[in-house]
Amino acid sequence: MPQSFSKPAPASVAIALNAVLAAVENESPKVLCVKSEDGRLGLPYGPFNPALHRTFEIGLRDWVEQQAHVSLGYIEQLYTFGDKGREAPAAALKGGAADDRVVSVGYLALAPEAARVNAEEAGWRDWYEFFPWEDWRNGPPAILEDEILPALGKWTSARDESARRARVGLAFGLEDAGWEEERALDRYELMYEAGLVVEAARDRGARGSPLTAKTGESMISDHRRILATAIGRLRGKLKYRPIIFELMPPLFTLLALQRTVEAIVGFRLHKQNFRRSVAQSGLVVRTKGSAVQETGGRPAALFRVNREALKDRAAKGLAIPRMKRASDSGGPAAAKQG
Amino acid sequence: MPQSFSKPAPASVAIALNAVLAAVENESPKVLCVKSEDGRLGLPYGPFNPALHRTFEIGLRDWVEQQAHVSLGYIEQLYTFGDKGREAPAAALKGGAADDRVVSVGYLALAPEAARVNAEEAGWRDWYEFFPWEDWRNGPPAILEDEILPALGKWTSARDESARRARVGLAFGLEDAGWEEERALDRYELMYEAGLVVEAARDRGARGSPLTAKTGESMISDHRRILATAIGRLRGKLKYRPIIFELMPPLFTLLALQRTVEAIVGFRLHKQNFRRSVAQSGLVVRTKGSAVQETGGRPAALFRVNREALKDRAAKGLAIPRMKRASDSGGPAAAKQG
DNA sequence: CCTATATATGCTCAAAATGAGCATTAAGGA
DNA sequence: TCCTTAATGCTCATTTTGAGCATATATAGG
Repeated sequence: MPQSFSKPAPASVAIALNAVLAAVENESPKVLCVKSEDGRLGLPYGPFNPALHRTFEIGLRDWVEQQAHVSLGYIEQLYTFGDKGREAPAAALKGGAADDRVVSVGYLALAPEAARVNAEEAGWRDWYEFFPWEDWRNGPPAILEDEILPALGKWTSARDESARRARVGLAFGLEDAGWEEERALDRYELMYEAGLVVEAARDRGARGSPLTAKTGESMISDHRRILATAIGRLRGKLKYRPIIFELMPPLFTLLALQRTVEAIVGFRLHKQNFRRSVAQSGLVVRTKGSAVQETGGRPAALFRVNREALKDRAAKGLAIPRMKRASDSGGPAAAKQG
Repeated sequence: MPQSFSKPAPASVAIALNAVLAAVENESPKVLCVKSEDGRLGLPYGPFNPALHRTFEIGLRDWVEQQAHVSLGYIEQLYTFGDKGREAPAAALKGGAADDRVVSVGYLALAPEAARVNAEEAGWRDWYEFFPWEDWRNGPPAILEDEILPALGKWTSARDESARRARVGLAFGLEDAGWEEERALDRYELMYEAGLVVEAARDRGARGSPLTAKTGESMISDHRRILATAIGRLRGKLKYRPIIFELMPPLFTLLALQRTVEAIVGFRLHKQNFRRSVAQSGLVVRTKGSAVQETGGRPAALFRVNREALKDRAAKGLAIPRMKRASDSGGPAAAKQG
């Protein structure tokens, strides 16, 4: 028989609603951050108050609007985190007893452009500032080889050797599956466990090691974890739902679309094959207009989303034809890199 | 600036942990249900008590163990539901004020076999008893054409014609994308909105219409919604992660594997192509043993999971080569049906 | 106007993955 | 031995990918 809820819980639970609002600007993926009094970064968030809000989504929209004066379009629930000890700094904000728990419900929101915000209270940050190892657009991130993998190697041999080795290999693509971009959360969690990020030290009441200074910017509470969840979810979902268009303006070139996908997934695509798959998908319609490149070159045709196709076809999302070697399809930076 | 949590929330929030424990037996997908005092069905669940449980998962395992004497293996979080008005019957269980909200965190758990349980308190039910329209293994479910689609048609023309038509078409595969098995939740939610399931009437304090009697068994609270979420998630995930093996015993024939997949996705697969994809995936290893069919026929080889591949390759899951027309690959029933 | 440079776009070709279905093999039963 | 029932093996035509060459159309500088 299900236990009833009539016994009042000995300790109370507060629910925090957290938003990862993402947009791509200048070929870089941005996330909206708010600053706390002491200048630390976090996601827009606030408590869920059932008396005020009929649903989580309504509450979330309210908070984001209040804190960043931005109204949300597409949103999707990510995950609910309830483990003890990962919400340390939030504890200070609560009025309740020490054993009160804050449960974080994370949401992903997408916007076609980075809305203007008051820089005092909020700002858009490139999400790779928080996860430098996730950006492979210009080749394997140096910090991986140089710092992270060696540190994880040490952690691996410290205990549970084989189990840890398997986890690291899977998350960081050392096995034959290679780097799987959507495992962003696995990677962050592993680094947290191994004590390679500031939050890990903080939650244990310790100071970060020299390495943690290099492993990206930290966030308050468990917000970086939520951001990692968002990145992984978005990367995975691109492959089977056409949500990339939530990040595009009404008119765009195919290269802009490609750069947006690249910004999200963190690696370069094969240009011609990408266009082929986009064309075949029917998700996009050519318009009469065209756009000229600042750097010269043939003007690109402007496209718009095919709303019909989006609705009708429950379409499959775009193919993500990964680049192997470098070639003309490489990005601007990649080309110069060689 | 993020609003602080220091103001006590005007109304309290309770968190319910709910488990969808699934197993496949006799080629039918089963879910573990518990009976409330009045005999109504529900999922194993209980309140999350932060003082007792460090994580949701620990709490969940405790509840399931207490209520059904089953210990969980593989588990995964599904979704957190917090909307008002969907947890009606649970309100009676709570001791708090009328405006207290119960937030449901749903989990999916998989087991290789349906554990023996005390029939007094719990039991395994075929999940298609709750969702008869989701089982296409023997062709399109009669209830769809006969009852559901006509009723949805009425609902569609009642208001917001075009928007509703689009939603119905998408969810029920009337557009060119066809039936997408993983949209189980969309379908249930649509039926709830249209008042075609008992829960919808119940939450509005009404009696169900004659139709709701035919649209599957109902569950307490929002449990049928959680089950729909689980079905959709599992169906989707099969395609990109090899979790199907969480439902298999240590040794199995390829046909058994196929029948298990079919039980989950709700339609028949092309036998030869299914085996080809399984063989190529390397997820499975042939053993020396073999199993004879009760009905006669060549004995099938017995396989076991290739644990190495599961770990190493972060493998892609199995291909789901859908059957179009009937042929020798059809199921036992399908064959007889013609 | 002509040339070098920078992109956008078209197209080709081979390899791999899919979708269908025929043919053969190995048991049990009449 | 012949028939029925499955398990397995294989073939063939399409599609879908992965790579990369070839053209077309701008801009910038002589």
